[in-house]
Amino acid sequence: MPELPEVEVVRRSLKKSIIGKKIKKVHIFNRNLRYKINNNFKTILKGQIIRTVKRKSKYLLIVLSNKYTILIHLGMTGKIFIFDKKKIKKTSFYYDNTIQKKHNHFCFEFSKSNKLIYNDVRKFGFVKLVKNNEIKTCSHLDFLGPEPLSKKFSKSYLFQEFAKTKKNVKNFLMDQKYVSGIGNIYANEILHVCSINPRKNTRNINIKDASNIIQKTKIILKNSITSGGSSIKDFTGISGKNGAFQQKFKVYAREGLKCKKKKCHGIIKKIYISKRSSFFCTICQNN
DNA sequence: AGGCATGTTACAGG
DNA sequence: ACCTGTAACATGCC
Repeated sequence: MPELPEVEVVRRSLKKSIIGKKIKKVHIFNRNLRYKINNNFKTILKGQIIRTVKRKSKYLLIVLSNKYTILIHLGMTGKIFIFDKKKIKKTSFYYDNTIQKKHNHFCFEFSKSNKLIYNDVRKFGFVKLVKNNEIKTCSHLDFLGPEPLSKKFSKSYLFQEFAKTKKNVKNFLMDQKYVSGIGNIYANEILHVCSINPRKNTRNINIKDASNIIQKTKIILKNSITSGGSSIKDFTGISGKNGAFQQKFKVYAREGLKCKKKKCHGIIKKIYISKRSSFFCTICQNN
């Protein structure tokens, strides 16, 4: 899926394009996403105005004027497109039509020439309506750990949590209850920059390395957001345009290639940790 | 053909 | 009871 940076890129574009707009019509082409879209979906949404767009972990929260929030998770291949006839560009999905319409699952119509479209090839994503005052305690959000870009995600917090578990550090970083928003790609990238083996037990990580993980996590996530996120296969922004951060990957999907660290001549190796592909340098991450 | 893919979660096993 | 890792979800690509 889109991990935190990709979802944040979408959030920022949505903030610019849909706030203050009224949902005039709702179209559902396929209710069967990860969770079936409720029957009252259209009724609740019709006529509502978009107040703001928030992000929590990898979830998008579109806050409405009627005390409801639209909770969206993009799963692995979910995308949100904004169709705006006035602003069609060469980069737009509607311009080159490279994305199949058969994976469009629902659509909010602001006007005939301005729509939000949810597209998801694998349908691991979902959309739900949650009352504003129930958002924080809903099953998807209530157990989430601190946002990695917040002050709560600090050296002392991380070191303390490291001591509580026997997890390897890669699974720890991907575990949303310890820190929310990091997925497979960024977990790989963070550990490489920090020269830490992904299989290392968190209890064996010293305070200095914990501190480094904190700093580098924030830097990597921020850089990716600035680059428009990572487009591996599926991620694009709301106009269909790819992100660029994948060009900056140091380890992810670089099996057999040379380590990019200065003075390191290691080769990137691919292993599986809990069924997820994991890339690391056999020399600088050999600890 | 079979394996693999940015995620989450229900479940089995320890 | 807690923690951990695995299988499953649906689809397309190599």
